[in-house]
Amino acid sequence: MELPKILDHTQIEEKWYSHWLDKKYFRSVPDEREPYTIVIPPPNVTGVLHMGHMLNNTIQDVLIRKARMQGKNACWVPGTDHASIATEAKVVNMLKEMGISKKDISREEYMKHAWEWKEKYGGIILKQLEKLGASCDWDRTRFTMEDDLSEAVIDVFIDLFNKGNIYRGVRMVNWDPKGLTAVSDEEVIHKEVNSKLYYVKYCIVDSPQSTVHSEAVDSGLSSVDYITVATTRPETILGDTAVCVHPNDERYKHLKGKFAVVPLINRVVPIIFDDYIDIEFGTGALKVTPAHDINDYNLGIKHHLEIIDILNDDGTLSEKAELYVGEDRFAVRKKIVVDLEEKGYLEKTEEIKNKVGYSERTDAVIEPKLSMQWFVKMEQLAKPALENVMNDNIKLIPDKFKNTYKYWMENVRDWCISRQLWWGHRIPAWYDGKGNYVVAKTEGEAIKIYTENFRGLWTVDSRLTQDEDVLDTWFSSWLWPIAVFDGFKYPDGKDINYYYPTNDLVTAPEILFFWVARMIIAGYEYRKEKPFSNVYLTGIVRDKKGKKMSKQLGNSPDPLDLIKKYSADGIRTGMLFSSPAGNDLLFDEKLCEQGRNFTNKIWNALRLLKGWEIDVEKKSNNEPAFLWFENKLEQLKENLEKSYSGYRMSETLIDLYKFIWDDFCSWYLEYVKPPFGEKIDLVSYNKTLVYFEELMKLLHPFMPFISEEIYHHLKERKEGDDICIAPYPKINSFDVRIIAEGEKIKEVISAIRDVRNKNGLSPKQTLKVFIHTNEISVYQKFANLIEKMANISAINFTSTEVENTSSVLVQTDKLFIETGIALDAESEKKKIVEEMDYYKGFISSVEKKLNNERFTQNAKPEIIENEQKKLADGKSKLKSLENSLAKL
RNA sequence: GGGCGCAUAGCUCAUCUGGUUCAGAGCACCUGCCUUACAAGCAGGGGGUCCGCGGUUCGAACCCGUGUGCGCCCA
Repeated sequence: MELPKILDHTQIEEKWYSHWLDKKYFRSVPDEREPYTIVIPPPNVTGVLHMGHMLNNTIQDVLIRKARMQGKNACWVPGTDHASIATEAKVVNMLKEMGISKKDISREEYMKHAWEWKEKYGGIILKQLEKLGASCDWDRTRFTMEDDLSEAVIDVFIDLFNKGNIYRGVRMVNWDPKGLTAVSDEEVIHKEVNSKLYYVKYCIVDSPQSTVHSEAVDSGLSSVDYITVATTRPETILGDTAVCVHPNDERYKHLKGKFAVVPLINRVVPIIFDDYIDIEFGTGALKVTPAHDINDYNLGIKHHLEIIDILNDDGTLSEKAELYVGEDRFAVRKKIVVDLEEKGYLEKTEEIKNKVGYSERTDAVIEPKLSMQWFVKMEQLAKPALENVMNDNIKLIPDKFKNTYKYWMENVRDWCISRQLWWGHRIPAWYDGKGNYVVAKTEGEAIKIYTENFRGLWTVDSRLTQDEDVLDTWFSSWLWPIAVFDGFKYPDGKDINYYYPTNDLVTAPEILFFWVARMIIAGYEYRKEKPFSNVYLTGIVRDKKGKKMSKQLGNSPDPLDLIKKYSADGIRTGMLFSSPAGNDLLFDEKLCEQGRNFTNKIWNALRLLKGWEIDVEKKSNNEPAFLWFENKLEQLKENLEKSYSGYRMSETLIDLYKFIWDDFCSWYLEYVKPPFGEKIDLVSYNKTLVYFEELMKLLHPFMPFISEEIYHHLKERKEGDDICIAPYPKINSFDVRIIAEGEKIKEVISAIRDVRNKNGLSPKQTLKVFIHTNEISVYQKFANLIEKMANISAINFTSTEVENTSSVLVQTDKLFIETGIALDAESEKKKIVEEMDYYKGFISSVEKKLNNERFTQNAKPEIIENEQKKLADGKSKLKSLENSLAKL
């Protein structure tokens, strides 16, 4: 059968993927083999594949495919995350298009729509992963909001509550006025923006009963004592309950015991003294708004200040503000500045740069807000998680993230886990309307507990209502490695005992704390054991300008288009070519092109092989090539293993790429390739088949499709003999001397080709070459390869200089090449003299080193030996050059 | 403001415990080739004061200090 010049990748991708599925190669059930387990970082159920997923999942697939070939029971668990906020946004949008407002429907109706949305659009991403070749056990696909996983979430909540690790409290939270929910600290992005700093005058009075004369205000406050405070948020003036200055600030010492009057609303507030104040900033006086700033809140607690919350949940001003009620905070900011100015309260305005928090999900400016929320106490829980990363029981790769991790875990703050949404796990807390509550799995249990805890309060008319809020999505994903193996439902189940702890986790450093740290915490809390042994942290995929690739920026190519264009193997290769662990990767489509070209190269190597006709009578004269190649192949395998064990995936792939392209295609195949019109001997043919097959096995984890396709073209295969489950090649010993000989022969061939090239001689013209060497036997061994590859007549050996030839040094040997072209004596001389100068310098530096007693005393013997060899070689080269010079 | 990290060829990155014959790849670039597997290719080539300065060492791209520039995290 004639093989096409270019392989149709889409066709083989579909063919092999469905074949692998049919054969259930990705299916894993516990057995006597050693398990190798990865749980996928569950993508948002709303998600579509982006470049970050491509990178991440390619790495996981490489690891899992290799483990599978190595005979381990490889299990890659896929699934999706219910992603409260993201999904809620999608569903609300969908309802809007249907003309329905969330406010107008019940929670039950809303959830029905949400589930419908999920069934219809959710999980597309998993289908997309198949296109990439991901070898997940799809029978194990999980979803964080499915029944079993939800039950685990609720049970964990109740358990932590009962242990006293979950509490309810008024806390300053990051409020997202657009999403109408609290968000965690990690979901707040601080951006530097240009702001204005407003200097506002507050009148000073002696007692809380004092009032300010309106005429004093109108006259620009010239006749009354006042204090100026600086603020970037003038609208919060309406919630001020104190003015604070530093106790050591000479400017304000006289204000002890006095009061300030809040402009516009004339609220009289105390002047307090606290060393929290930065004397240098602004005027050294701070307006204190406990309800709307975390630092102010802390000051408020310390000095027992009144807390006035002037904002509604949607960011408009509340009744408490007295003025501008119902108007948006940013509109009010503009208005109040005008009003302050008009009334003479505004002293001046300055431009400053400051950091403002934005919601990661909605991009709204975050409002610090006092709110009743649920929290997880983190300090004690975090301890084993910190310890076991620091002692490398769990390894972070690369380990530079240990520092960051340590810092975060040592300064861990309590985790706000309630979210004001409907899509998610509803908090299992029940309230009686009188300020009492209980935590329980069901209403029935809640009533039971309630009647026990609050004896006498329960009457026939009593009702308990469940908390309206749901839990933070991470509160379910932190259980993922346990939950996917039903470790909560069946703590002693077969799956959890077999697969847990898992081996490798591959994820992005951005969620090291969000997710990875919390999984570790949950692992120690609920299994007394780490959830995984290694965490491979990928980089961020950026575009060529260094911008993070994202849908919002529109700078990310569609992965499926890329697959169509460059093949799944091509993309996988492209992603991995430039992505050492933990380093960002600047994505360039050219890399995918390079990957695709590589598949083409391999395909054409196959076409070459399949085009050969075999002559069973013919004897092989390629033994030296086999010997060199076999040793080099073993060395490659060793190097690959080294790179793998250090999780240097990029390096592994590049080594393989170079080996296949250069050593196999450019050298080995050219060595054994029969001259045009001739047949190949059986030994060479079979050896080549074996090498090719082995290389495809090594390549399979990276390029599953092309390797499987080639595997089946190389030989007739029995049913069930697929590369996907073929045994991964074992490393055998090798002789570095044989490899060195082969490499030298390559150098010799290149050197002759170079002379040919520089003299403009055609590759078709056979040249005559004389060689001066101490290793005649090596040349004799490889003679026919050299003659063939460099197109020269039989090699001549010489012990003297050869007249009228171009000479070139290869290691310590000297080649004299008859070019038939007269040499330019002057330029040759110049070249030789330059080279001699270099070697003279080289020799003297080595001699200096060897003559240094401290060196010979301190350096390891093999280093000294090597220096001596360097010296001898250098001298021999210099001598050779001197001879050349003398001849000219 | 606090913490972490980075700086090597035009670009993106290697150099794994300080020691191979002037630091290696890929891309890009230059020269010559449509040579019966592959132009998605072949054969060659040029290109580096390893950010500056100081130190430790027999020996530094690598260790220490310092300066400069850049990135990330936290407040």
